Amino acid sequence: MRQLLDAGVEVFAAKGYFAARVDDIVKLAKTSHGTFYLYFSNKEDLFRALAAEVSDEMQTLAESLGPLVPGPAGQESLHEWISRFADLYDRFGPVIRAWTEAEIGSHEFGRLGNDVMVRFTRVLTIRIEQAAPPDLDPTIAALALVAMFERLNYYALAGQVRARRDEIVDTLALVTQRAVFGAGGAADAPRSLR
Amino acid sequence: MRQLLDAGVEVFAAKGYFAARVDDIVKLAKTSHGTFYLYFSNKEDLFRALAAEVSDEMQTLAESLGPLVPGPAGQESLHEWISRFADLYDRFGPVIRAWTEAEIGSHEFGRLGNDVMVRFTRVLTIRIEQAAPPDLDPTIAALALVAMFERLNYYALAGQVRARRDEIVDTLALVTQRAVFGAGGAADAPRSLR
Amino acid sequence: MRQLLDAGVEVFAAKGYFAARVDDIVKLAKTSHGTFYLYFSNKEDLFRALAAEVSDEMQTLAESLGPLVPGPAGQESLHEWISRFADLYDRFGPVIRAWTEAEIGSHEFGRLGNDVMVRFTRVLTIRIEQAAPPDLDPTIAALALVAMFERLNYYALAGQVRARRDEIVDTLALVTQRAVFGAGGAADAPRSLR
Amino acid sequence: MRQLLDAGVEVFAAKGYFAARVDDIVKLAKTSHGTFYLYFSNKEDLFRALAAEVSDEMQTLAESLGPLVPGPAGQESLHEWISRFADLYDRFGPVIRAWTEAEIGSHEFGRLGNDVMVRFTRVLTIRIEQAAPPDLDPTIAALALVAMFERLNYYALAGQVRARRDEIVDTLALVTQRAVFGAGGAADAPRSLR
DNA sequence: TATGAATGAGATTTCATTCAT
DNA sequence: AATGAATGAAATCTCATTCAT
Repeated sequence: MRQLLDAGVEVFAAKGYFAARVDDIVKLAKTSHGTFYLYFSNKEDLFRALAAEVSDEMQTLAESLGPLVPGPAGQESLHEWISRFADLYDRFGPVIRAWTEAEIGSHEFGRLGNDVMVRFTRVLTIRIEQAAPPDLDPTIAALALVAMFERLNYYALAGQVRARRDEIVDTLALVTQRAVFGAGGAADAPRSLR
Repeated sequence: MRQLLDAGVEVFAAKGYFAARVDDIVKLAKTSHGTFYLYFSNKEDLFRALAAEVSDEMQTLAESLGPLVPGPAGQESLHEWISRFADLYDRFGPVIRAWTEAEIGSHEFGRLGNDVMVRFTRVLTIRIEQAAPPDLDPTIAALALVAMFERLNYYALAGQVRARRDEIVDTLALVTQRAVFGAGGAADAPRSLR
Repeated sequence: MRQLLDAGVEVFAAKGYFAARVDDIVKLAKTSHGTFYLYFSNKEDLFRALAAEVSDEMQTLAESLGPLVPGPAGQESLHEWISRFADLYDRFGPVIRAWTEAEIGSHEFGRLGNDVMVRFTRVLTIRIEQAAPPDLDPTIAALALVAMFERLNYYALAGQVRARRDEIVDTLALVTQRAVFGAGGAADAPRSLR
Repeated sequence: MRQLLDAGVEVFAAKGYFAARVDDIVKLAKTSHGTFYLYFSNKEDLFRALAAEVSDEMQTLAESLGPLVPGPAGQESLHEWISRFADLYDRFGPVIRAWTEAEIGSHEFGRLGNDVMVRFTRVLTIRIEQAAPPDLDPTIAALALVAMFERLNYYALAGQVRARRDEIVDTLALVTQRAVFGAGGAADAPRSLR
């Protein structure tokens, strides 16, 4: 069963949700069709199990976001959090990708994907409200930033970004910090010492 | 043929690339399977035609981005440009969504999708370089911001965002302006001069 | 489509409902699986179509039963009607057999089969009531006689009866006539002339 | 093993021979697939064992049919015998039903089912010959009456007959008596002497 | 040009049966 | 004796594509 889940991750990663064949999965897991249907009632069922695993890890990560604070300390902790987001995306990105795909036309998956995103957004919204940046709607800004995190990591995973991993995390942390605190709160704060 | 293309947009929007059936498209277009294959050699071919249309419009939009300038004037023109991006997404978002889906496991589509994104990123990269913000890698920042534009509009289109359209555009413009110029260059800067 | 229905009759006859394979039917009809599913959504659907045809013919036959009258004339017309019942059974017996089989565990078919039987029983009940035989419950007697008609023809079709067709019809008519009118009304009435 | 046989009766009753799954049987018997194949070599084998049990009881019942005699006494003993037939059908009807189904396309079962019916028919044939009714072919009449017994009980078991059990037995006995002896020999004859 | 019935390759799914424990 | 996870052959069903009209 673990083998089937693992094979699922790999096949969904390579072919996407729809193009993935049950046959591909069982071949990779070195089992039979019969065994597949012993544990899962169909492809969607296996995917749901995978998605639930991811969803759990995502929830944990979302809740670990601490308060946003200006200056280098805040930048540092934000950097650390985004870095963990990127780690998770590395591991489960293929599933998340397939998820996005499966969402279309499936309310079931739409809700699941939505839940995860909403969780991230909710936490970030609270942190933005606490930081009380001028002129920034906390909810929409949180959505925009979560969208940015997710999509840039997606691009990176898909090999469409020619950049080192830490450069990507740096940039995401910097844009976020600046969006919330303006230049004064971001890493370039030292400039104010000039 | 126009009817087939239009039906294609609708069906791909509703079901995604893989789940869309030729039968759905011809039924919606009120023609026959025979006619479909008269104009397109297969499902992929119709999709490519659709994608090319979108790509053209996207290219035109990308190139219309003017220099990034600090202060209210820059904010204003950025707002206007992002607004047009959102308009385009409203019209072609479904195709772009399906596109992303078809990309997985298809180098053909991967290249197409990549091209469009690269075009946007290239123009924005140049504009960021010209604005020369400290500590911001122009290429990665451009990618991050394009990712944010794309994904937030995607969420909005999918009905996952409870916000007015102009609020979304406002937020995207503000985050972008601040990312490039810091708080001093954003729209709220003038307020400090009051 | 006609070919599929005809092939269906033959395959259901040979193998019964459950053992019949869609593959058997399409091979016999010299078409493809695709064609089968173009006209019918599954095996049950084709069977339903067949059953509806039979049901219609049965209804017509049921309603053609005239009043039961004692003596040779009544015996004659009853004989004629049972003979037509046997003809119908010859033609559609295989479907009726499969029907009986499909009934088990399927309310759908149960109802259909029941309908046909009920129709026969209703008509015969009315005729028995009109003949007003002493001590015979018209409804139950009608059911018993219909059961006998059906089952004996079934046995005959299954090759379990070594008897000429007219001998079978004779016996059924005689038993029916006697059940309703006693010996006095049946074909042996002439005995009373002795 | 007894549990498997009992579970078999229930499952075959509910689903019929073909639709019954070994899994249904072992689940109901609260054992495992392994155990099933320890006692029976396959589904057919279990069914054959069940059928043999039924066949034995049927044989015993068939042989207990005494001579057919006219008048109330004959009517009485016939009534009693048919009543025992109905009892047996109550207990084993489901198996007999499944049997009939399995017969189609299976010579093995065909022979078994045929044997049971033939036994009944043979005994009844002898009794009819002894009663020597005019104009009635003993063999065919016996078949017709056995068909009636079987099928009406089947209908009753399937819940398609709205009648008390003794009304059904009454009617079957009456029709049989009249078929053999005419009205003069049936139970209502004595009434005319009053 | 336009049609749509027909196709069949390939996918999904079921379930009787086996076998290592 | 008993188990039940694993199997795979055989069934069902789908849908992109063709082709005679």
